[in-house]
Amino acid sequence: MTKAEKTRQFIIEKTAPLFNRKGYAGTSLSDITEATGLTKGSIYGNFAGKDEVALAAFDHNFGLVGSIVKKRMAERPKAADKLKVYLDIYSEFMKLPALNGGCPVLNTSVEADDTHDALKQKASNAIDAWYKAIQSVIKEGREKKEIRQKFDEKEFAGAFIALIEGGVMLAKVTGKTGGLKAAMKQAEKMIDEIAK
Amino acid sequence: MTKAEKTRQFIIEKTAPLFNRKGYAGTSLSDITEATGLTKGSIYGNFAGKDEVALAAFDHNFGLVGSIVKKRMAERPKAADKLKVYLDIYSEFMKLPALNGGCPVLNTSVEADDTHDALKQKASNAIDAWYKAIQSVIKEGREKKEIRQKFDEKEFAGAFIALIEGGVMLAKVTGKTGGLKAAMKQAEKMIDEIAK
DNA sequence: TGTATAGTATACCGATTGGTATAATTTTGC
DNA sequence: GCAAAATTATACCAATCGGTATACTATACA
Repeated sequence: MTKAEKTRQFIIEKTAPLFNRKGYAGTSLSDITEATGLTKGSIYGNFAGKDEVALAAFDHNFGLVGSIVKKRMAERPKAADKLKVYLDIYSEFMKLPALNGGCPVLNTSVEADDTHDALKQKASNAIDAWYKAIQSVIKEGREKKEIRQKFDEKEFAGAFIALIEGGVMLAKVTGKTGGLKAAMKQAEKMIDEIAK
Repeated sequence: MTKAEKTRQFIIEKTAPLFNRKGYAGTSLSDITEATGLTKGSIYGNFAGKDEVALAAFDHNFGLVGSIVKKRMAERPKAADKLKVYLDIYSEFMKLPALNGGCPVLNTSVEADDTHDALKQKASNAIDAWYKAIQSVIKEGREKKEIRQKFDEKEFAGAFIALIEGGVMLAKVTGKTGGLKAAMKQAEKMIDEIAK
């Protein structure tokens, strides 16, 4: 790992929470230099511009959540319990550093959908990956006869993700956990319904 | 209605879609002058600053959606059908001018929660109002014996709103309606479950 | 209709925006 | 330990940011 690669990683790690909290338009280059302690020259020596930093920061944020999910899923053998990992994580998302400014998928989607194609694409891909992760758990669960055969798994994933992201939004903006908990409870009900 | 009041209204109407699409940080004063055809002097003669325009724009956007909901609800006598008004509207939210850039509640919540207290408060209040509107329909439905007694109406509202907003986010960022439809179907199921 | 006032436009302000050219400094391979 | 290359800092750029002072113009009321 060369020096520049380390610096690049350092910049990403320091700015990722920033982008997640303040958004792409709300994060300035001086925010970036301030957070890293580096100068513009150094930033631009490692990235083509603000865009590239933001894109890398999103990947970092999404990757963090993904690795936590993966790790916790591995600890649970049953498909239904694997799906409930999402509920455990997002029920207390404020406690997770990676989700401090809210869910990066939600934040990026909402900001970028009408303003920033590259970021929008990243967010869209992230959702695709999320869909696939859920469907994969369902498929495995079906093979083990833990999950019912007779329901549309794509439909399940869509409503499931919507509940989680909607719940996160409610918690962040109201400052209360009522809405999030209600959404999580509903999502849990959905899981219990597809589990035999 | 004085001239200035007309101009003020004109500015709000022209910039409200802008703020909903590009967000607070993403909308500049030149965006505002461009959209209205007016000059900065005129904007600042009617508003104290960008903040005040944004706040008024949010009220306008939220009010538009609210009035559509109210109108359509009035056409339906049954409580369950009143609740389904939200599903009808958000299922095809792209067709509604007021929801062109997505749901203003969602957009504003996600952007402002960590960056703009006044806007955050407005979004939070909007959600409060939404909660109350749902609870009011439920209460009325219960009095008419159309809605079951034995469930937590706040919990219902929280999950219901989360589903809708999550679904809108999915539709906007993926460009496909699958996720939104799945969320709406789940929300409809929720309504059917509380209706006798 | 004249005049006070309300409303709008012009021209400017300092600060900050994202970005770059170049100089100074580290790393790196030999 | 030295030279070449890679990396970081400095100093600057034009453009734009939100905002203001002031001059002009339209409106409203006597």
